[in-house]
Amino acid sequence: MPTYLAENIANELAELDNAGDLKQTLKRISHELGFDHFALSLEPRARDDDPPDVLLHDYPQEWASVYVNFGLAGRDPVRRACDRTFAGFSWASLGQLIPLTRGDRQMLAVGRECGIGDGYTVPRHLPGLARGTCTFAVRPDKALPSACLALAELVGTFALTSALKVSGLALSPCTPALSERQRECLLWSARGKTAREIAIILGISPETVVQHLKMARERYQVHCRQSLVLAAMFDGLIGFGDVIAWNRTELSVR
Amino acid sequence: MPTYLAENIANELAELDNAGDLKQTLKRISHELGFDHFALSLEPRARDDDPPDVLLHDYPQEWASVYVNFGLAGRDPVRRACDRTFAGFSWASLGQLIPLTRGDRQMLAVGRECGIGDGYTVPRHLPGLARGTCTFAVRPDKALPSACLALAELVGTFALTSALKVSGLALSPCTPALSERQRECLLWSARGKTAREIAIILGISPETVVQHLKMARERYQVHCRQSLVLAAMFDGLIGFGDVIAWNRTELSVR
DNA sequence: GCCTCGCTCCCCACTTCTTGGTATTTCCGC
DNA sequence: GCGGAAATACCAAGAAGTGGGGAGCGAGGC
Repeated sequence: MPTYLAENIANELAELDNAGDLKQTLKRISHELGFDHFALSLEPRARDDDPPDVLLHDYPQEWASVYVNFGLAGRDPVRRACDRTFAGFSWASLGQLIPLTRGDRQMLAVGRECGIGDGYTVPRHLPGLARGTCTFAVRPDKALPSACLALAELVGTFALTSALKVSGLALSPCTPALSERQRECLLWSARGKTAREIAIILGISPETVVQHLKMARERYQVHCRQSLVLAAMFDGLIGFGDVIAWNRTELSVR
Repeated sequence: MPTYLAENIANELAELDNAGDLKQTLKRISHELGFDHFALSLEPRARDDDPPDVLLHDYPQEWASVYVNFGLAGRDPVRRACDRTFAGFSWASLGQLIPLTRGDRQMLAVGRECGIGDGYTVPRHLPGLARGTCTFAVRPDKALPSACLALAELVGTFALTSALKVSGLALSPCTPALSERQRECLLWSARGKTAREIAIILGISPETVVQHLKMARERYQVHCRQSLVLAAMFDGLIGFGDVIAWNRTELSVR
């Protein structure tokens, strides 16, 4: 049982100022807490002027290469669950956060074959800036050190903060958001309206609606509405509450 | 100096299941950590006119009414800073996160006049779902308990998690409504691919892709791809991690 | 004053999506 | 075995979206 105090961790991680030190520190602390591996990833919202990703880990080489070469990141249930919780979560309880498909279970099985058993992942999101995760994992034959998960939560939080600082992302200018009209058109589009319908709703010409959506796509550098809606939601410009059940008036009475 | 261990806090807060208990627990813990006040807010990402779903605090009545009646939330530098950091921050270091205007300083001064000195605010975002903050503050004549900030970070995190659960915003995963193939087509569609491109990727006919997407739309009872993608994301069938920057040169390891 | 930016409207060519069908094969559960 | 669901493939018509132009007007900054 580690004698760590929360404040020690915070102070140690706050002082780091380069990726190498961060990696070594994470490796050491994760082992001291009873984990076998760690992985930290920080992905800026991609743009032309984007700083590169930060990716630090000490996973088995086999798993890392499988993960990268087969593009598993694109279908990782752990990453999917990151959108649904403020605090970290253990992979064993993934099913309580998201529906698990057969492919998801298979993927976790492949991880176990590569030496990754259970894990605890700390997710963080900054709308318009970046998303990050910090994971601590154990070998398949071990259980998570359940007495250290809160500390892992702290380590993850401050490690991600440190990564944000190191990446230079913290200084990058605020998001070039959409104009009000563009956001409005986008919102109605997300609600399933066609350009013609939006035009009637907003009292403008359908061509103008198309134009607004065109400019919005340009800003986000996407080529279709699906991606546009997702990008705007990622940035916090619109939300599920704006779209799902936006017309259920009776539910909003309190 | 409190003898708190990180894990105690996590366990205590995780078990709460109603707002009243959460408020009492936060009040007690914040005092034990050396703070004078706390405030927790959880705002669903929804229409602007909706009041926050959860708002618990023990601020002086004067400050609360000023804040609400003058609509200060819209120009609060603390809220602005919440978009720039993964971890909590003390208000004294606000200037390191965002540029402080004269109005910002004035607002902090008004707070001091109402009995709110320095504070430590823990920000959290869930893309598309909600944003939350948990703040711990002291009186103007006191300094923040600097030895307890990491613990405050933890309390904030798990309190917000509890609030998310209490508010009902945390969705329990429903059964996967789509078939595996449908989900696959949908995922690629969310990534901005056309039916033809998806067909090539999956090695099937474009018409089949269209068919899968057709069935998926039918299940969700929507008439366009934007809505389909949103609905699937709302259900946790796909996630931002699957979509945003999925084509990075270096795919991140979870 | 000039310039930029947002908002508005319009055109055209082309592609893609949506909707309505039909049909075969495979696999799973009852 | 048989019903049902899933996956595969195809067709056709019409609606909608995308990408490329242009152009006028007003607000705000330098």
